[in-house]
Amino acid sequence: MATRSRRPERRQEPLSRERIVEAAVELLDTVGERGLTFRALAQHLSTGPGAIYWHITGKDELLGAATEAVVAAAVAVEPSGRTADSPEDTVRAVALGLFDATEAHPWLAMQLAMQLSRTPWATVAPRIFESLGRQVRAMDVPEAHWFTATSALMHYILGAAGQNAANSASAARAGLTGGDVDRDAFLDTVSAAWEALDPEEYPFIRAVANQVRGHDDREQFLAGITLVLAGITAHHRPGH
Amino acid sequence: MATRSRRPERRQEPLSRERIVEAAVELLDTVGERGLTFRALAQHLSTGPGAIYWHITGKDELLGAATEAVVAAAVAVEPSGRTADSPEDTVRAVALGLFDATEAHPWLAMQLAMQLSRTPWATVAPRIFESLGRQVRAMDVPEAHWFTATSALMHYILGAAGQNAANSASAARAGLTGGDVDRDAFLDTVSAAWEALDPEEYPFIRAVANQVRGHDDREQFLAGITLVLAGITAHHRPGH
DNA sequence: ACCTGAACACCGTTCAAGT
DNA sequence: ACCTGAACACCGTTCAAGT
Repeated sequence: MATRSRRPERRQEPLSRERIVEAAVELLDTVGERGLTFRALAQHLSTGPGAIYWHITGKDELLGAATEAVVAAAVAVEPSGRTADSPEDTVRAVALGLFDATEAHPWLAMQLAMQLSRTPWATVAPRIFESLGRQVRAMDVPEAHWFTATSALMHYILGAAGQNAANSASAARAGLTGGDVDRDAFLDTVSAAWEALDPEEYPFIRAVANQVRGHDDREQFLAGITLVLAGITAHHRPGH
Repeated sequence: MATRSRRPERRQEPLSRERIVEAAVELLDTVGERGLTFRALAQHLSTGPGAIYWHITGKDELLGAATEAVVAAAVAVEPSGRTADSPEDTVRAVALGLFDATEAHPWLAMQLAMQLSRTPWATVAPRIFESLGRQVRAMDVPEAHWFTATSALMHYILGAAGQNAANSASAARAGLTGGDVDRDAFLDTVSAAWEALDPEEYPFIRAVANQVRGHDDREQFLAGITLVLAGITAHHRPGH
């Protein structure tokens, strides 16, 4: 007799939206987007698939709630209390929070793209935008540039986070568990793939292929943030 | 007797990968990702669902090929011949090509995120990276900064394009057909939604909400590109 | 070599029926 | 009020059979 569920667990406190979302995040992290089904989720919660619909309207809301939960946790680096750090450093902290979240939850980036196209700016985008915008305001940026500067930061972060999630997912699929050695091996693979591209068609990529090997993702990401911050600062110097 | 298909069309030249991908893009554009099914695609091509599998291994490859086709067309602004324009202007052209592509194909941004996480850097990312990298090289950037600068540009573009695709999709779903008047109406909706946010929790967003109304998406996008380009330039001045 | 279409193993979602 | 689980209308994919 095979065990039916690897999660017997005592009884079960009554189902709740919170518990369902929590279980959904867990499933997304462990078995991926394709593994998150209402049947699997129900089994995980020791209930039937129909029960979930009492608390959640459908799969769209479920994915949205999972995304929001993870983003909210990632962005909560600024506890609305003491703001001893410089705005630039706080931007870096928020950015890194999201970056690391996409590494821990490789499904996040795609869900962000998907989420944004469902309910516009619904709940997750304003969170990020507000958090970054406060720091922009705290810098020397004139009000007319607030929107552009904050948008640029957010777009860079979302793009980079998406890219990182992609890489993490690829590495995970290649069976690399995430240790530094494995990560290096993965980057070697990428670098080798780049060097294998047609030199006629991709001369630039081949020229920088060796720069990929051994570089640190987070460091690279922060270098980009610094670059965008430099652009924000440079933009309203005398002459602009 | 109802007509069975709204696409009788003479006979049909024999099926081909190219024709299938073309039809897939058409379906994605008209009925969205959820509307692209093998059965619908087969009907569109006056054949059976099984026939498609002779030319394409499965849905993943189908979506990947559709994405690549659209990206390749969008990035092909630099005909490898005369390069009279400045590198900065070429960056703007490539960036705008992708931006407009996400407007014409709202499913593109999500597919980009998805695609990148399947086969790493497979076919679409190198195309974009190469195209931008050539321009970075043509600017005054020292070789050590090529990778960072090109990455920053690409990440900003992907993030902004994703955001734009999201907005386009939302506007389309709201029944706005894309004319300027409708677009303005949509932005009014966004602006109003922002102003309705809790002022305690979102003070910054409320402060910039009025800046959204009447702003031009493409102009805003290009302002971000200019900002990133300024960051790239500023970054290797004396003192850095 | 290329196409057909029934069949299989799933999905998300609904809903009468239970407690 | 909350949960159950069978049932419905789909999917992607396979594969024997055709041409």
